[in-house]
Amino acid sequence: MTDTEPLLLTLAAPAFDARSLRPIWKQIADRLHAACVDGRLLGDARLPGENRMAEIFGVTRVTMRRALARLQQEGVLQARKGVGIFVRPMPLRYRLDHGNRFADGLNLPGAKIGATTLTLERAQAEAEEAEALHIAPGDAVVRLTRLRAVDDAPVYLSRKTFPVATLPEFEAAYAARSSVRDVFQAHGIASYQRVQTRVSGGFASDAEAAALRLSPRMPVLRTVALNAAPDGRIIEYNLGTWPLTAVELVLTPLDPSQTGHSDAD
Amino acid sequence: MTDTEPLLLTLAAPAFDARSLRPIWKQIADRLHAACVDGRLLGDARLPGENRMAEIFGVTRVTMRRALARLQQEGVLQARKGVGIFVRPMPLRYRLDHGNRFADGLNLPGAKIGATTLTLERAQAEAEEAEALHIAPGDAVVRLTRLRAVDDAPVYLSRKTFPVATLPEFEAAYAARSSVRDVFQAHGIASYQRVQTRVSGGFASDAEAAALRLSPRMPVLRTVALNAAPDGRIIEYNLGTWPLTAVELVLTPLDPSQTGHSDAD
DNA sequence: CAGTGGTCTAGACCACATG
DNA sequence: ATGTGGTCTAGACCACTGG
Repeated sequence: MTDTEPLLLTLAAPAFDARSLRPIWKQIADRLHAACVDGRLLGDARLPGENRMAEIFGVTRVTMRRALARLQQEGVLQARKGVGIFVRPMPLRYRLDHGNRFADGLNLPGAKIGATTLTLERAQAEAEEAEALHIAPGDAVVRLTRLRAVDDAPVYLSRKTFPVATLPEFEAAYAARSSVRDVFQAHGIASYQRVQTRVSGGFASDAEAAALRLSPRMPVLRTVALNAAPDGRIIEYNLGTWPLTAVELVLTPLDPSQTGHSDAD
Repeated sequence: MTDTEPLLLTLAAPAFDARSLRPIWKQIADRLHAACVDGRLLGDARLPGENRMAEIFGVTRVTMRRALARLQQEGVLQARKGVGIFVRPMPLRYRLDHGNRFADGLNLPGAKIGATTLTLERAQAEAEEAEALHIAPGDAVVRLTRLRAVDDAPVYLSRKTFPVATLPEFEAAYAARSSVRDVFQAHGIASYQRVQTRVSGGFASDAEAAALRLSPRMPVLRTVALNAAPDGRIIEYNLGTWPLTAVELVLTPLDPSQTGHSDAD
C-alpha cells in the first residue's frame, strides 16, 4: 500500500489547457484514468482525500469531485463514505462464455475465483419469474443469491429462482457442497440445458450496488438465463448483474454435444 | 408541444423531506422520473430552463443540475446546449431477437422503423476486426455504418466491416437497395449464419454519442456479431452500439431450420 | 474524536444555438 | 441580442467510519 500522493503531484504538474478548450475536470479525469489503466495507479490503492487532491490539482473541491464522479461512473474508482477513495482493481473485461459454468467460461487461468452464498430462502414468485418458470405468480419458489469475485473484486451477482414444486428438497441438497447441480441431481435431473439468454442494461439497485461494491445507480449489465430439464420444464430463472465494464459475454450457438452438464451460472 | 411548466409546479408542490434523509436532488430526480415513466411528461417535451426549474423546485441551479444530470445518465432526459432540455422518447426496452433482421426481431408491430446509411467507405482492417475476419491487420475492408431508429428515436448504431477480398463489388451491389443481403447474393453467397455474438458494456465515444443523440460518455451496450458464409468463411464483423436502456437482447439457441437467410443486423 | 465523502448555496463567466 | 446549458469558485454543514 504505497503512498499515491507523489504520483498525483506528477499528474498535476503539466499545466492544464486554457479553460473552455476542454473542461478542467475532464482533463483531470483523463490523467487519472490513464494512470489507472497503465498501472501507475494499482488496484486497491487509496487516494488522498478530496480536499488534498483539489489542492494538488489546483481546483476547488467541487471541480475535483466532478472528475472523481466521472471516474466512479466508469468503474475506475470507488469512494467509500467516511473511508476514502480507492482505485478499483481493473477487471478490464473478462471474456467469458455465458452458458458455461463461471470458472470455466472465464479466460483467466491464474485468477483466484471466489464464490459466496449470500442468501437462500423461500419466497413467492414475482410476475416475471412466474411467467418464465411457467408457474403462477405467488407460487412458492426458492431464491438463491450468490456473489462471484475474481481476485477479490466482485464481478457477478446472481439471483436464482427455482420452483419449489419441482425441487422440494432444495435446501437439504444444496447444503452439502453449495452446488446447484447437486440439487438437480438429487431430484433426478442429471443434465439441463440453457434455453434462453437475455441481456440488458440498467442501473444498480441499492442491494445490487452493496453486493458488488458499487455506488447505487451505477450502470450495470443484466443477464437473464433460463435453464430447462431434459423434459423441457424450466427449472431455473437466473438474474445476473455485472458491473458494466467488468465483462464481455460471448455467446456462441450451442454445440449439442456439450450441452448442459455443467453447474452453469 | 404543450407547456410543461404547470406540471412541474405540481411536482414541486409536495414539500421535500427534511434534508439528509434523502438528498433533495434525488427526490427531484425521482419525481421527474416518475412523471416521464407514467406519461405525464411525454416524449420530446421541452422543459423550462434550468434557472426557472431551480426556482420552481426551490433549490439552487447547481442542485437542480444534479438531478437533471442523473436523469440524463439514465436516458430519461437529454440536454442540448443552447437549446434546452428535452424528454427523451422512452423506448423503454424493446425486446429484440438478436440474430434476426432488425425489424423482425423487434416486437413493436405499429412502430415506424427508420434506417439511414451514414457512411460507406474503404478502410484498413483494425486489429480486432482482422482477427475476427481471419485477415491481416491493414488488409482492405469495406466499412459501412448505419443508424436505425424507432419512431424517430435512434436506438442502434451499427458499424459493419467486410473483407474486400471476398466481396470486391460491395459498393456497386449495395447501391441499388442498400441491402447487405443483396451484396452477399451478388457474390454468390445465398445464405449466411451467425457464428458468434458478444455483448459488453461501455461508454459512448463522441462519434457514437453524436449519432445516437446522447451525451458523450453515456453508458451504452455494445454487441459484436460475426456472420459466416456456408463454407465457414467469416464475411461480416458487425459492431453495434445501443443506448443502455433502449433494448433487451434475447438470444435463443439457434434453430438450424431457420438459420441464416435474413438480412441480419 | 478527527478525517472522510456527500450535500447545498450564491454568484459568476463562458460557449452555443436561435431568432 | 437573448436565453440556453456548461463550467468554476468559495465557503458551509452534515453523516459516516475509523481509531
